[in-house]
This record gives sequence, C-alpha cells and structure tokens, in this order.
Amino acid sequence: MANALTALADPTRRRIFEMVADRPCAVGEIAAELPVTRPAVSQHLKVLRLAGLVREQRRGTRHIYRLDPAGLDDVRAYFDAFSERSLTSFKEAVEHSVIGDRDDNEEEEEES
Amino acid sequence: MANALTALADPTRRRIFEMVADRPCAVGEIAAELPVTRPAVSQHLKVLRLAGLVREQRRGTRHIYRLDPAGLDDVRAYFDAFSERSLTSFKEAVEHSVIGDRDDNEEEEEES
DNA sequence: ACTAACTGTAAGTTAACACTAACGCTACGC
DNA sequence: GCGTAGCGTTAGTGTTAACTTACAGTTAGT
Repeated sequence: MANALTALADPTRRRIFEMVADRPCAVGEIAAELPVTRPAVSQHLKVLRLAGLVREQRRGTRHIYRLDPAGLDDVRAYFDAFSERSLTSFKEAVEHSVIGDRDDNEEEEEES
Repeated sequence: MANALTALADPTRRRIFEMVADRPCAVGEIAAELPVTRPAVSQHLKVLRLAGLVREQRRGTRHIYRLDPAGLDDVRAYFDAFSERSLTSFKEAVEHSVIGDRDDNEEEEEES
C-alpha cells in the first residue's frame, strides 16, 4: 500500500491510472493521449503494476492493462481508517473541549 | 486533492501525517520521534498544510498541528469514485464476457 | 523466413526534492 | 529590558526519479 501512494503521486502516472480505471487500455493507446513517449508509459505501468494498482493481460502483441480492484481497496482502507480515527478523536476533543477555544490564523491556501 | 497525493508520497511525510492524525502534535514532538531534524518536519508540515491535509493552531510559541478532515474526505472521495466505476465496468465486463476468457501471466509482485 | 506491429528494457540526462546548517522571528518568563 | 523556547525560512547539497533515445524481444501475417 505504501508503494501505491508513491505510485499515484506522479501526475502523469495518475492520468494513466485514471485511463486504465475507466476502461482496459493497451500501452500505445495510452501513450497516444499523453504528452510522453510510449516507453515512458510502459515504465509508469510497471510501477503501477508493482504497486498492485493495475493488472496486465497479454492479447497477442498487445498488452492490455486494467484496474486491479484489490490494490484500490487497500488504498481506500488506509484512508478510511484515518476517517474513523478522526471521528473518535473529534468526539474526545469535544468532550474535553480541546478544540474550539482558540484557532485564529489563516494564510495562503489553495484548491477549494 | 492532487497535491494531497503527492504530499503523502514521501514516507517521512506520511509518518508525520499519521502521527498528527492520531493526535494533535507540536513540531518538536514530531521531530523527536523521527530520524530527521526539526526544520525538515516543519517543511513537511507546510506541504501537508498546503495540501489541505493538516491544520495549524498556534498555542503560544508552540504550533500544534491536527488532521484536517476536509482534506482527508477529498482523498477518500477520489478513490471511492474509482471503486464505483470499477464495479460498473466489472458488471459490463461480465455481461459482455470480456474478462475471464484468458488471463495467464504471473511475475514478481509484492505486498500481499 | 521475413516483415511489421507492439511492447519491455538499458543507459544517460536533467529537474525535482528531501535534507542539513545557519539565521531570523515571535511569545513567554525572569 | 534580556534570555530562552519553539518554529519558520533560506541557501546549498546530494539523491531520486521521470523522461528520451536506442536497442532487444515476442507475436501475427505473408
């Protein structure tokens, strides 16, 4: 799962993952829609595959890649655990009134 | 949300995020438990904060960081969308029997 | 067998980034 | 006031990694 997050960190690799998640794709197909060469896509797919996010299926000379639901579920479970933890810690915080008694600082931010 | 994934790619930053998610922490506390210097932790926290994953709250000279549930929810929503999509595409695949008619290749892998 | 189609791999380059050391800043205690 | 505690920031460095080019391998068609 650790590798899955590093794999999805790169924007290009994330676009590849999204394409493959939408529908099974061959390497050439993906490269045709991205501003990188085909070998680059091949390397990215290897990373995604080793991370357990993608599965390969050879059809003649074409290598078809599709989403691996298992890897995706691992990532989801990782973040779901944080959500549960944040709920309980929020409950405790309210009970002990640790939060809400002062929180005054804003600054640069981004992405809604 | 894009920045959130790149933020969580680094192992050190991920450990910091996990610590802060578990309970609110000051910068020095975090640095004490990690094999990096305090400025490094400070830089990592800035990245996490700009990614919307963490919130800052100044208590005197101490800067307390805690999880930002909103940023976490964004990440969860991102992956949840893929899960839904993979379910529908799996349904279509079964109906058209696109999968299950040949898939024979194994190789090196890792992480169960 | 030869060619074409499709892909993976190796080597090398360049930009990004995680880190440390040094410095500057703000809040609290004396 | 002065000193201390706790952080953030800057500049500089070393390493990682994403990319391209060139090459090698496998499959299908003639």
